[in-house]
Amino acid sequence: MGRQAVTIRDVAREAKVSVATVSRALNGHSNVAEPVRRQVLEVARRLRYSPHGAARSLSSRSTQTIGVVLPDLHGEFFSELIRGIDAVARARGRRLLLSSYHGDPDEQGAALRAMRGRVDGLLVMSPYGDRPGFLAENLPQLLPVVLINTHQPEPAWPALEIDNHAGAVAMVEHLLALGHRRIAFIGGPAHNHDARERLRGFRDAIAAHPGAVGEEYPGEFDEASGHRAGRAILASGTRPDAVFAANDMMALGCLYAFVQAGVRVPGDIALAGFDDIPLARFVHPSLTTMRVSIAALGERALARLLEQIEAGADGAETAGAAAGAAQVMVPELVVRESSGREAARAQARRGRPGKGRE
Amino acid sequence: MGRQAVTIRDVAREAKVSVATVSRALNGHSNVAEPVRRQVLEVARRLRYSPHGAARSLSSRSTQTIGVVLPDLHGEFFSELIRGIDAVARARGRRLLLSSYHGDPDEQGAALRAMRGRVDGLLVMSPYGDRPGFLAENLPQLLPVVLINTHQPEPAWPALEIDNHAGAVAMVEHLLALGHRRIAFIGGPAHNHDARERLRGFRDAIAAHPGAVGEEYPGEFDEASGHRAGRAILASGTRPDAVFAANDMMALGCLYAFVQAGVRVPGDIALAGFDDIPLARFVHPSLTTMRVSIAALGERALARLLEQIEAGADGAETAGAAAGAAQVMVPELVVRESSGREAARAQARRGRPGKGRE
DNA sequence: CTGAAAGCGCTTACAG
DNA sequence: CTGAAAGCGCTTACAG
Repeated sequence: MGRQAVTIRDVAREAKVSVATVSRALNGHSNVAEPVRRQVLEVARRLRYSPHGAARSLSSRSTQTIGVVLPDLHGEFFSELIRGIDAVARARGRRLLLSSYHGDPDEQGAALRAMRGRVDGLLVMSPYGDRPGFLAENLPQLLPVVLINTHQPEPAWPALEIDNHAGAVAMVEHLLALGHRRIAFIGGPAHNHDARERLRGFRDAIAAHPGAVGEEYPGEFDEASGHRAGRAILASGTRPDAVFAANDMMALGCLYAFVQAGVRVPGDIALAGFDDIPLARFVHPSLTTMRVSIAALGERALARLLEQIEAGADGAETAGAAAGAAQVMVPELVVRESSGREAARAQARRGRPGKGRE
Repeated sequence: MGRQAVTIRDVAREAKVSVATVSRALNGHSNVAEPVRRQVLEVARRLRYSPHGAARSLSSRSTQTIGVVLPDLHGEFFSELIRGIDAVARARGRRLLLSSYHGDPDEQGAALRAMRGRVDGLLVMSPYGDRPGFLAENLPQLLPVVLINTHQPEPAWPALEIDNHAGAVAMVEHLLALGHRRIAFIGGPAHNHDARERLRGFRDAIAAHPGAVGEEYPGEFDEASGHRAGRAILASGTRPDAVFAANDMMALGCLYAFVQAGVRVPGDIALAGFDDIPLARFVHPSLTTMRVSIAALGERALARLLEQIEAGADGAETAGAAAGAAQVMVPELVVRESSGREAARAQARRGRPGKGRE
């Protein structure tokens, strides 16, 4: 005692039955006599026995664990995504094995390969979906996979993603409807798929409206780059009517720059973001943005993965069959003060947007 | 092929060596002839072989995985904590097996027991440390453990925690130094250890200063309860000079209530929070608060756990020995606008607080 | 340097 | 309903 962990053999010896019977009793199989079952459970409790996870996984070929491989584990987006995944995992009695790789493709490859024999399925978000062969080479064979916000040139795995293009178009149309004509866009990282799609939506929407004028400023999805962009916008010769930042963090950084310069939002210049992070409604003025339910994205991704896992042991085959086009989630316009007070009121009166959490 | 995963036997057969040699080659043991090693690696690569995690763990008695059991996985606090843990885990080549239990003690017990045979050590945060026997009964025996922000009546495991009491005292003293006399405190959940310690600090600091007057309002650590408390404070007969919310989220909710009521901060009433969440510096006015480096807490907790793990296989013994008093991390006062503009300037001029990220 | 064999702690047909 | 035995896929003394 004290040195060696208690195993199923200890329980069997103490309960005077075979390990097979202990296993069956503990796993709730029906073919165990009731008094025997009780005896086993009682001994297991008394010895504080817990089954050895690796041993159980190895022999049962099931881990009750879901692998989650993400670019990062912290920050608003991943936190919400994990919340959604966690909610479903808990409800379905699954554990979560998380890995992050911080932008290193090799590390992501290693993380994916390390999942073999540890999980029953994989939720993966990768910016490298575009690289030929990357996913095929790094995703464990035979393991059900659902991709999240990961662009696949040719869909080979089931996937869920946010329709960033549609969201950006909706925001530009909102700004135009408020009478703003010259609109500055603060973009995200060039290699980021969300950022690219939002940029594409911005350009398409501007191009579709004669009279609309677009300008673009670079950004990195963080406050600091939003702040820099805000200063650059103020320093530019002609001040735009509105600024559309590709995410809320940059919009906040930009707002901060405007506040520092004494420029009033939305009086002097309108402002909008993307994501609807919790802070968006707390800043002053509150921020007009596109609401993306990240948690719902996580929930649906795991739900879909569990369908595959439960559909049968024929992992890859099922996955291949279920692939097809990515399932798309469309963001919702949330009108608040920053895009133009009067118009916001007018829209609110008509009872349209922003009826959610406001 | 296609149906069966490739195992070490497939690699051995293909490379014309024994499985033992494959294992040694793949694990970088030195006792493998160079040409043989190359051949094995080449075959493994070609077959896209990855070792089976459970099998490897079972036979090597090591998982390279750290179990993390937290009340919740999302939200600012846990997100930051996980960030710190993740940073160290990545640097040291460890994976993270996460479990949340959302306030259900039975579920936490189950999560803890399920870790056996899946992890090499455990990072645990639990509000049930006070219940007699809870930790002793639920923590897997023989597994190194470090507790985070978990109160133990009699220290039995190594632990790290935030010194919330000292933080609250420091904040009250700051408010008093600014000339505020009547101070309202918005508390957190009654069963929450952090909340209780902050409340205790508030009371002690008020009691230590003749002339200071304290009032208390209930809260739940979320924006909504801060908002309610803010309204209750305005509705009360005598308006306090300052409000000290036990966390930033409530401070923001309170601020929102004040803004709605046309009450100016800090002109009409000063406001302070606790935690220094990222938004704290973006709201208007920016929020005076206590900075708690949650990420550092996570980093240090895992670093300490790894020390134990690497110290030897004698898990519980080492753990017991290393226990002693909890290692304490003291929050830092960050003075911004909300606690009183003039005073903040004055302090800034003296070059004291808030020199961090500002 | 290499291989045959035992063993990690379970689960699960297979007999009875 | 129960047990003896094989097997899950690895690692690691033990011999040589």
